[in-house]
Amino acid sequence: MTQPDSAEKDDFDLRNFLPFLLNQAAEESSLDFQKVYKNRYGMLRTEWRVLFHLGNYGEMTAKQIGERAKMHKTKISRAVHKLEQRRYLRRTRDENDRRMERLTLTPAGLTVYRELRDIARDYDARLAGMFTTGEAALLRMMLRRLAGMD
Amino acid sequence: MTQPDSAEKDDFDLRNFLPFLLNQAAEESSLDFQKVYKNRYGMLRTEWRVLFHLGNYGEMTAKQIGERAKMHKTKISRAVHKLEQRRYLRRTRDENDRRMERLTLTPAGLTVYRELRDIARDYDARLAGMFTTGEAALLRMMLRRLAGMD
DNA sequence: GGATAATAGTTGATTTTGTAACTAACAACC
DNA sequence: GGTTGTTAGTTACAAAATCAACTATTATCC
Repeated sequence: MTQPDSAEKDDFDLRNFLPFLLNQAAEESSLDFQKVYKNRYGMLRTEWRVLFHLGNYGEMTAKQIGERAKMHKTKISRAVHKLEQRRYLRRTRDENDRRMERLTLTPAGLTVYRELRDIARDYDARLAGMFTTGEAALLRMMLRRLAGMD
Repeated sequence: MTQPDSAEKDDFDLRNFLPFLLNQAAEESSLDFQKVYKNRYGMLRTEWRVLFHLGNYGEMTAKQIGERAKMHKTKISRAVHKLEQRRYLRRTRDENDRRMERLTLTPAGLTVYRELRDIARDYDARLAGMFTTGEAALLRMMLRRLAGMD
């Protein structure tokens, strides 16, 4: 690995480029948790996201989940289908606007959610434990801002 | 959206779950930059990553890129192939160990790299501009730690 | 109230990724 | 020096994500 012969000075450092850095951190930090929902429950990332939205916020429509999770509607459609097949959620058409359906977790889905949630909570604590309390809080704040979640 | 009827208190907040938050921030923060390399150069994420590694560090092997970028070797193999087709890089077999090949950018590849790098630099500055200088530095430090890049 | 547009969600075709098996070259060990 | 194991990289097949077109329902507007 030699430096490229560049006329101007190349002070760019890929390892500090925020989009790259964020991606690396995101991937690394979800690896172990991914193993749990994948190996233990046979779920995809899209599926635990939908499960967690319903578990955490209660009844929602596919549209609402898409907005909060920034997920495309086809992903959600398929994830909802899978979770329905596994009897983790129920859909009931909204009688006021029959285009949309209200999604809720079944007792079985709620049980799985609670188990995963507890694991998630511990996992999050382990990650946050790499920093001081103040740093971790600042990190979350900055990430929320970057994600446009303010 | 009503709260789920949960026996125990559910103090878990998905919006603060670090793996989720990191993913959201990573996706949002790479959106605009993605548009550039996608629309203007018809590149995929895997391809700009390989391009940037070669541009930023100089000659590397596929293996080395995989280690630094945490990308699977099949992804790299395909990205290298695409970049080679577009005459952005050249591969030369290492005569000391003929299993591996040394990858370098062509002048054309270097030109594209420099253009994208300048855009990346501006883009990074814009993102970092959402925070104080100290905060941004702390953010990068924390992300590097989370990514296991220490 | 009938035509046109917009919205929620689904489905099918294409593209991209992930998994496993493979080739070619080298290393280690006896 | 030949067998066994390891490594760099590719390829084939399966799984998943993306994109575009579609249905059904509601809103708009003349």
